[in-house]
Amino acid sequence: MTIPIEEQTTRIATRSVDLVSAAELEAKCRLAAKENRPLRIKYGADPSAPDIHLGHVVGLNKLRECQELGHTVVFIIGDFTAMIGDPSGKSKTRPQLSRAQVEENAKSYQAQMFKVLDPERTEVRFNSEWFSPMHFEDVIRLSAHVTVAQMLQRDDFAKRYGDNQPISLVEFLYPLVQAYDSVMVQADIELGGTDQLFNLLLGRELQKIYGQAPQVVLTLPLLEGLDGVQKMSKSLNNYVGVTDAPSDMFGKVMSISDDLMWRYFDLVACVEPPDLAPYRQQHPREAKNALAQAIVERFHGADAAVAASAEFARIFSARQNPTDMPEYTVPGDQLEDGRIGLLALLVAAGLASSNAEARRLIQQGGVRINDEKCTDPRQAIEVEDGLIVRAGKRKFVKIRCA
RNA sequence: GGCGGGAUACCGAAGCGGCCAAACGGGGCAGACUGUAAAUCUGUUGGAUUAUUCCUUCGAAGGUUCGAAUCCUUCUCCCGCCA
Repeated sequence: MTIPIEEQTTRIATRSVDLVSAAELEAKCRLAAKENRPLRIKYGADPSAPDIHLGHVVGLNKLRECQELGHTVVFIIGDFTAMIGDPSGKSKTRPQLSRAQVEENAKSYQAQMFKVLDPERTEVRFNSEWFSPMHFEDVIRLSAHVTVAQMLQRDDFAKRYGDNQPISLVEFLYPLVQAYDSVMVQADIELGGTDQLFNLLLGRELQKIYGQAPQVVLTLPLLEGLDGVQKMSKSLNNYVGVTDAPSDMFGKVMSISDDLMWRYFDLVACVEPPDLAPYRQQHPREAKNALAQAIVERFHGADAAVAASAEFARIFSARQNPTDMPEYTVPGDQLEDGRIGLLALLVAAGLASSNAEARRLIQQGGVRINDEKCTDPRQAIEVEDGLIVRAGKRKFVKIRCA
């Protein structure tokens, strides 16, 4: 730990939106250096949605950076909270999970997060460790530390309250739960998205009440998802998962708007603004290609990144068929004289969900067989091995004979 | 406990006896264009069949009517206000 304090604090604070407070951060770094111990950087994760996506990567990048400065990441998996869910059923993002599901999700979570984090400097904790043994009276005592007025300071609570939207009591408890996590792991710093600010600050309050030094709170920007407006999340289906196949990952990144790509460069690929200049000189498509390659490379390796880029160019620029596509074997009983109706084929191969949709696709000129546009929905197709059926720009199926 | 408001297709939101498979917006899908699955523009968006047509759908179940998402009854759920 020979990195100068000043450099440490600067690096930790880079890209942050809120920092409470810079002075405390410096003091903590100083103290840690003096006592020759790493700082404990807390980060919480909700195991009800086990897919880590680029939105999470923004935070993970920062954690990784802290690890490189010698600090320890305390990664908290909110298994207790996930098992309770939100009984009001209001929030789709908080389904109730069973023990087994939580464990399974937690496992996949760890596999994914260590694509970014250093396992050697990561302490994984489950909050059921301290919440499960609690009694109701403990919970009541805990909740006595916070007032309703305090809770209503939280942005979304205030808004919903003002709009006459319901707020379940359970929802009031969640910030408290998260704050108590901080107490239990004795966090020095807690990291989260800007939407977490209130919860993180509550952690400070609670730590003070429990006689601990309050954690430094650091929030990071929320990454917009593929739609370019809302934050990336699984429930909005606007995300790029770190386990997405290279070609999907590449394609999704290519689909973000030109404007948004610079944020991805900054927050996901960690290219410092001064280093962006060369990309800005490039044609936007080239810059985005570089971005997509960098991201794929990070999670799948350089070979996969190059291949994904080549494949993308092949399909969308040269408009050729992909090298690799799903296959579908037409069952014998579907055939009549070796033929099958076009509509039935599209539905059976999963390219359309109903005959009506298949018909629509054909009428709109989106269906091709071996690169030949199909215009007649009533056409019967002679099934041959290797036939390539295409619906729209990016759905392909190779037909196999039984 | 009392009073009021609401439940419409993926989401939001119109419609208040026939012209409603249901306006409009978002999202999705397709096409054109392009520099990409950017941007923009156009089309499309319950199912079965396409020529007509038929079936299911507007919280649930009944009822009135030639005819209901629209009227009545009961029920379920939600929201608010006053206690």
